[in-house]
Amino acid sequence: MTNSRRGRSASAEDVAKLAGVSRASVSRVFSDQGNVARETREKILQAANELGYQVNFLAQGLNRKRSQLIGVVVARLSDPFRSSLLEGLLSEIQRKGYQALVTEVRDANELEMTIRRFTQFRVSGVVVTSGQPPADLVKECVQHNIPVVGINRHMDIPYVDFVCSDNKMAASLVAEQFIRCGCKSIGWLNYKESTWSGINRGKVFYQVMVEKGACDESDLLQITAEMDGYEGGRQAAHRFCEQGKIVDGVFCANAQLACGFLDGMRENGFDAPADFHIIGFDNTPQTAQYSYRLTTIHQDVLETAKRVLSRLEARGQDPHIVQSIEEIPVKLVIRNTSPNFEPTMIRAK
Amino acid sequence: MTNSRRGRSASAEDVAKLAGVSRASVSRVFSDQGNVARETREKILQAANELGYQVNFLAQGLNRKRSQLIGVVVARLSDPFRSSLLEGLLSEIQRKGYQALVTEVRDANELEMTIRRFTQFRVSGVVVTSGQPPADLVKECVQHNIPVVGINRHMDIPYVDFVCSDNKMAASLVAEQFIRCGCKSIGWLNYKESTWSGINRGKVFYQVMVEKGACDESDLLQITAEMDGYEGGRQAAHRFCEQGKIVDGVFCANAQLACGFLDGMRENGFDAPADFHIIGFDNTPQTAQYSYRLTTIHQDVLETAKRVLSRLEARGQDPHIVQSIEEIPVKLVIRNTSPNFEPTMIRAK
DNA sequence: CAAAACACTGAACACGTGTTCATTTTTTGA
DNA sequence: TCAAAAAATGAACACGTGTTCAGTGTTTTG
Repeated sequence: MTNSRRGRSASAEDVAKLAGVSRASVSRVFSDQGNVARETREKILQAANELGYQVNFLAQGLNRKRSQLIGVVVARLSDPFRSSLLEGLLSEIQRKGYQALVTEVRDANELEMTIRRFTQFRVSGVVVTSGQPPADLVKECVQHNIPVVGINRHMDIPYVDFVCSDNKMAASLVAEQFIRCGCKSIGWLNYKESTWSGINRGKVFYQVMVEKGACDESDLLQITAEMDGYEGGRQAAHRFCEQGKIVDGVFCANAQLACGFLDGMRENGFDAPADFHIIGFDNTPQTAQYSYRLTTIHQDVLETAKRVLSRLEARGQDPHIVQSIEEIPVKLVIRNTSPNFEPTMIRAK
Repeated sequence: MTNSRRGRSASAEDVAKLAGVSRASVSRVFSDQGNVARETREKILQAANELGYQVNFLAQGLNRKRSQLIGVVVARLSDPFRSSLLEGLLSEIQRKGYQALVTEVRDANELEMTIRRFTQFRVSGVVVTSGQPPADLVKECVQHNIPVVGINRHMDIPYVDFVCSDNKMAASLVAEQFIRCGCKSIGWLNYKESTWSGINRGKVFYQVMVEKGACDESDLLQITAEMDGYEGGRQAAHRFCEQGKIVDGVFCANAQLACGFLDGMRENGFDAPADFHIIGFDNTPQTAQYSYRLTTIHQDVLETAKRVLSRLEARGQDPHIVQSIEEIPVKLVIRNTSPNFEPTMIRAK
């Protein structure tokens, strides 16, 4: 009786009627726009409270031609780093008053369908955490004035911004650590069909190593995993040992590979840091655990998320600003698998 | 020129004009409702294709009083099981043609705000993967005819359905395994301020153990972790050893606690299965890895997700069906920390 | 062959909001 | 005190869809 006629939720019309004002004023109060006298505002708020009124976001979005939704494209959430990145994004999206529309995507075709559906919801922005945004789809977004931001990759697509962990900085930190520890023959472990960021990390790492004179071309050993993830790293280690190869230090494209490789080496009787140093990427919780204590590059997901939203809002304001590519600083977290040993202590075995 | 006037996306009106029919027919084609001649349908589809027309979901939802969104409440995605559960839900939600509106929630207050926002988007359903749905908020959903389903808990809220892993079955499987292995003094490890499902698992486990005569009251040892997650389990193990206690077999409320406890015991010189058996809950990827090889209860997240959506749709059709509480069968995955040993092999040390 | 059933179409309304524009009321400045 | 400026208000339109209802032409039925 006191509220919502016939189960339907109250509309601004109902509130206006009860408060004895026009619907326009109600709209003004709830969209915080235009002027409204303090007295009538209070009347309206009280009536709204009594009726349990809440703005209908669908109608609001229809009118404004823009919803307060943000589309997020994710993939392989089973990877701990991916899920922690999503966690950061969600946190920041909500803090800014938006709502996340999350879609998991497997192949490029699904990505196309997904982004198309995002536009149908008139999202305020699209965040692509994985996979390469197809050029024509992005063009469609630009036509609709929907900002697009990609994470941990950068490419030359006009009007699409990118936020990426600073792979060059990561490479430098790792190279310096290896040099400091006296590592001579260095390995780079990556998945055969890696992501853009994986490939880029390897490329930059190689450049930096040569730059610093830490190794000749022949010294940098490419270790290729046939599978991704923990199991891929482990099998790579087994193959590595079978072939009788040897390394001082290994840098891995991600945490999963690193843990797997370390365990695989252990199964073959080698351990870090006694026999070799190993450094991972992505400071996932697992790498900190007792069984691993992995020295690792730490990506700041919260800072990443903040930059992403900041870019979205900037381009939402003015769609024609120049493309921005931001690099987020990383840290080297020193743990057991590459401690601050004296050079002489390495290869003690 | 060929499409969308002035950057605005094409509307059904535009399509109708180009195809030389009324807007009503366009709507009929795209909502797959009512009759429309094959010939005109084709004209319309061609015109739509030419203009790149796509239904505006906001307008559609406004009219239908229901969007094709489904609200998902999550918490602590850093827990691998939580993220794999979300993965399953996303997959199923998309397969059914919906879109997931994901919100991470920390305290009960946030949960309230969140569900309220869900109703503002006129979602087709709400999935609560964590936290207790506040009774009055749920009442609000029921008033709006929005179905609500909770996961891994069940409570007596009218018109709210629950889907829960079969904790009784899990307890039986574990109890039988411990009995088969000749374990005598059993421990139950849980976080001090555990979730509903954690507490329930412990309660049911205790019941089953007594039922089967596997242990007296005095034999079941409650091990309480002061923190949640890996570190909590590890510290619990240290305290446990300090107090000089001893157990045959330990059952853990979740995988994180289990891994932590195992590592903690290892730091104290005890290992499984040589010194004790340990069985975890949630078959997360980590538990399968070389360093753990944890025997564990496996929850079927995909089946859970399927049931959830099935319940959502059922109650969407008829809001007044009786409350349904479904139990999803679980499996015991035998690995190294509680293998199929002969009874005599246990406690060999 | 008339009548009834059927397939198809378009005009008009409803959904709930934001916003413009003209109008009324209040405040300001001398 | 009065003109001018500022603030507050309400009527009306637009956003893009689904759906009802009446109307037209076409096929089936008895």
